[in-house]
Amino acid sequence: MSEAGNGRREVTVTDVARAAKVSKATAARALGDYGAVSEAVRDRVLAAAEELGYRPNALARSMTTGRSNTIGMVVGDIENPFFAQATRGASDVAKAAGFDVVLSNSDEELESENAAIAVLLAKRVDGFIVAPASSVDTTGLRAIQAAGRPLVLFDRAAEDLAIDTVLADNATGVRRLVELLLQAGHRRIAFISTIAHPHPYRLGDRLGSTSVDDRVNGFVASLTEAGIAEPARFIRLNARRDGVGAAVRDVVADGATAIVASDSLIAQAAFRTVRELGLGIPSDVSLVAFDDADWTSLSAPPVTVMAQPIHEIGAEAARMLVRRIAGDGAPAETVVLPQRLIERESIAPPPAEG
Amino acid sequence: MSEAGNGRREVTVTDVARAAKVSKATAARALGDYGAVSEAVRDRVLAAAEELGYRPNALARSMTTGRSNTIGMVVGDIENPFFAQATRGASDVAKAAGFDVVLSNSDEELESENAAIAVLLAKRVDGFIVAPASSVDTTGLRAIQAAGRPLVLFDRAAEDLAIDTVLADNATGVRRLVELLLQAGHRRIAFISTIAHPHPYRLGDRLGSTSVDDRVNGFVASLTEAGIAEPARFIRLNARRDGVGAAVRDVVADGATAIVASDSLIAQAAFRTVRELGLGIPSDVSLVAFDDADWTSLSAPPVTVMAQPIHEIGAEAARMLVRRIAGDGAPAETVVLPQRLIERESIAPPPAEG
DNA sequence: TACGCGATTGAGACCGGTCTCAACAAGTCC
DNA sequence: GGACTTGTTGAGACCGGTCTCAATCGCGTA
Repeated sequence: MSEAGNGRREVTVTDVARAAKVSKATAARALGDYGAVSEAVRDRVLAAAEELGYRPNALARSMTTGRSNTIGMVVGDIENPFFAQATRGASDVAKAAGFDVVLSNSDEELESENAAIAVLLAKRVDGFIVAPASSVDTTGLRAIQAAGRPLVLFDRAAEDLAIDTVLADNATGVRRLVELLLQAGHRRIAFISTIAHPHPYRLGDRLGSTSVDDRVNGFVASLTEAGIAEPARFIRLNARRDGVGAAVRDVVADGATAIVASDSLIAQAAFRTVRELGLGIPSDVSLVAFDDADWTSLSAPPVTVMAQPIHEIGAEAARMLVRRIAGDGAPAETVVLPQRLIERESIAPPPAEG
Repeated sequence: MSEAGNGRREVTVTDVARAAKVSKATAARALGDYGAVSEAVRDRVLAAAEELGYRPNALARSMTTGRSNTIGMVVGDIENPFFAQATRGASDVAKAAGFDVVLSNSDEELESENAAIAVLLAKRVDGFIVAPASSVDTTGLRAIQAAGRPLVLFDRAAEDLAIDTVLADNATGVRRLVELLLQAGHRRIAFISTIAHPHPYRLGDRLGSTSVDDRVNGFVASLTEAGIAEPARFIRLNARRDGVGAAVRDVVADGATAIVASDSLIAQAAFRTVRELGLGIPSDVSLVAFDDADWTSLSAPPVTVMAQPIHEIGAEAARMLVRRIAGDGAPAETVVLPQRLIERESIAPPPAEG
């Protein structure tokens, strides 16, 4: 009761200065650990601060220094293990460099993303790490650039904009995956993604996310090189969370014998659906996916995946951002990290034609 | 090049005021949408702002209003699906109420937690949502209270402190799980947790986290009621991430026929280890766990779990916090949410004695 | 003894908003 | 017509730090 009057004003530098019998400027120097202060005065000020329970106000400091020591991160959905890991990677690097991270979920929607960016811009974060909802409509990203704040993209690039970006080598990854399927004898291979797209995929379409775009292009190229007639026949986009099942049913009914899932959440839904259909993996349908989600090694059968260095993607993005914030003015750079194939047991030759 | 000089000063209310030929106060009223401004003037100001590319400075606003519209959240590890989900739940509610969330990982370590709290306090977040690393050493939490900031705990309570808390009903949950194992005929049941503890568990020990404490107590009580002689014999704490395997080997070698895993990450490691041991689940060892992680329904066999309403835990914590920030002065409250049993196929009678 | 120099300290402006308060205009009421 | 409202606007203090600049002090040196 005595000292804890709760509606009280916070203790400020001025209060400490008065208690230590020095000027506000000197107290601030001692507390903020800048400028020159004699040992004796510093001790006196620090003691007074301790005594009064002084707690620095980072807002006020940011006001004058222009730095908030905060970075804004906008991801699709923190619940998605991909983003959770990338966030952790980024957050560790950021913390080590003295930054906190404010997190925002865009749900892969442009409006949410733009709103989040506006708020973060208002909060004067020192920089941004964004997995852009769209590689095409980049108004939000432009706003960041216009405000002169450093920005690093991850997982997807933004077309026509010079922005630092950290990507995984999806083009190579998908080819390796398809190759495996081809070698096993598959000819009717499906590709399923939840990416929003205004209509069914047509050859040459440009997709909203460069990472999916790279995968689809590599997928098509591989099939084409293998001499497969309609390489896009089993590509299904726009499968919302609960639409993956329908997409799987669809391609399987149409005769697909193998599925490439564009991420682990899709793979999970596909896995379930194939099972519900009473079909065997890999006896009836082979399944491969991106991301080494933990379930993929525990399932029966464990599934062959193209693992991405997710942690490192986030960490590298943060490293680049920190460098930019520190003033690195080098031209924008794109870092492409390799993916790694983990072969398990979800591929088998297609069933003999009935 | 023309308008985008990049080292430039930000556009301020004063600039807008000058451009709109009104006073700073009036411009601020129009831009901040408070006080009274005539329609005509408002339009003029907004137009000027648009023209100049005015972007509000939330820091400056927070300075005077004393509100940052930000809440600080400290979790063990955002990569842990439990925390990822809780964070999402909290973050959605927070956003709807106009708050951003700054995220910090404590790695379940007191020092990290306290450091994070200090930083967030300095940033003048409007409130805190914390999964405290320790229910016993609560210095960090006290600091928050001393600073007069609202605080809500989740997943674990803090002893001896009156703080709003959102918990799952672990006591009931663990009993239900043990009951299932008992009914199947198990007598040598293990409980494995990664919680830090200075020495092997002894009956009556108080654990660092109330949620684990509740589980262990319920576990012991259930076994005791069932007339089992040494109920604590197979309790293994302190199993660090990579120590779960060793703990499992240990209890299995000692004759345990069933394992209760205190969370889904532990369950995952246990599942792997039992397999590596060449043993069958559930033929040789039965396994149950807390949290309905996605892999638990995909594994072979799928595992019986006690699901927690994780999303809701986070959401409810945020709701309580928002209420407190709004000024609700009611006494601290503890909300206990029910867990839900999901029976799958990881329980069988213990193997016949060799 | 006077001068120069570095180290310390204090005064006060400043960051970009919000907020209080007074001034003023246009009605409104008696 | 005068007093009183109500609505709108401007001046300037204020939030809690940082930063610039000038003043002061101690001390080595010419």
